[in-house]
Amino acid sequence: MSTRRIGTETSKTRAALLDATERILLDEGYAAVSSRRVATAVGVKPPLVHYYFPSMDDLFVALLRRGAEANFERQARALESTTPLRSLWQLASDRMATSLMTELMSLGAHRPVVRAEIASYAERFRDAQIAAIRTVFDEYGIDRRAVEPAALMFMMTSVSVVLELEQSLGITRGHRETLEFVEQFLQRYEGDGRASNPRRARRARTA
Amino acid sequence: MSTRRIGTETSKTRAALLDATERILLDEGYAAVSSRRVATAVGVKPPLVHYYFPSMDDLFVALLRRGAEANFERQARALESTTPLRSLWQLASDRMATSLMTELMSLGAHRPVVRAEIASYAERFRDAQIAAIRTVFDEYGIDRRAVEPAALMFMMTSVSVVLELEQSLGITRGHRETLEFVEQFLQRYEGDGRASNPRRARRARTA
DNA sequence: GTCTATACTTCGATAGAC
DNA sequence: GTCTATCGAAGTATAGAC
Repeated sequence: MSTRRIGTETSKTRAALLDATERILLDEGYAAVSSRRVATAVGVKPPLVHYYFPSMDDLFVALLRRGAEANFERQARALESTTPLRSLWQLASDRMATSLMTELMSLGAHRPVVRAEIASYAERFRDAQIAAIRTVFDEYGIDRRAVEPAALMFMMTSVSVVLELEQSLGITRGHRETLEFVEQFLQRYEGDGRASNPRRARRARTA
Repeated sequence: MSTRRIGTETSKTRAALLDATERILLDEGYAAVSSRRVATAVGVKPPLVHYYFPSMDDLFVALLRRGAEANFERQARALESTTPLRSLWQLASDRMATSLMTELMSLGAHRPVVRAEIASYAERFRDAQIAAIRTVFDEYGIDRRAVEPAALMFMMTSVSVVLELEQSLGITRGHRETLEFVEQFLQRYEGDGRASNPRRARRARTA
């Protein structure tokens, strides 16, 4: 065991290191993230990275926590909107967030520490989603025997994520038809997304 | 430019190198695939890897081609079965194939040569799927205005892939409900998968 | 046609000075 | 809070021997 010191969580350098890590992760993938690479991007010496993040796992976990915190806020706002299904769909269609999550998942597949962290956040996210959508189902009069709220949420986010992922790789076959189908579904329950949603607005008024 | 020689495609060593690459890719991720690592696994010296595959890109592309060839066969058989939707669902639910594809996609996200190869194969796969499923739609009497064959295929494979990916990470929320929904759908059109499918069997007889 | 020796670069991590 | 110095291991790739 060692008695090495660790930098404070409020350090500006620490935040810059996390920013740089995120950028490299997005631009070149997790394999390109190294203490040397991150240090150079920020303009500090490599050992300083290990001062704030003793191991590379610590660096990735810290990045994941910061991102999850921010995303949790965004999702909460989306779920409160008058068109929650559409808002969630748009949220899941965010290219940058999806890429980042994909990279972290690839990384987590072979780093137990990162994997545990991802799993924990993913479950927490989905719980919030499902709870909110359960209410929406009642408002929209969707029959749960036809499709469970949890199933709808899972399928919507899966489809959205894969659309983004494939598009970033230059794969587009079937995308147009899928987008049309989803749009048809969203329109049926929440209108075109420009005007406020009558179903939910109504409930909001009476609530 | 160099005049370096390249090993033959029929070499046994070459095949062993590809096998080792695949195993490392699955076990430890693309970042763990290095010429040294692959060479050690096969019991040869690192530079031999570069004799067969001048660059690491060449190694990955060769692996992708070999796998795609094998998978194309599997898909063709699945599409010919009496329960094509169920067969495709099972094919897309193959854990190992999904993991391998996921790793190669992560890799391709930052390696243009690999990305181009993946995109080309993905489009080819999906074209075959869509063409086959178009016929199935007519047989099953599914209204194309409700959902396009291409959209159904895309959503089915997306959901299946994400289910596998998440499960491998230890995320399970919403999986049960989603599986139930899909099973309900498959059962509606193709029965329980044990008996032969009456709809398709009928057509096969009259065709 | 097959493999080895070797050059050069970059990696994660630590001890300890400033 | 930051940096110098440094270790041992691992990375890609080339030239050339067998």
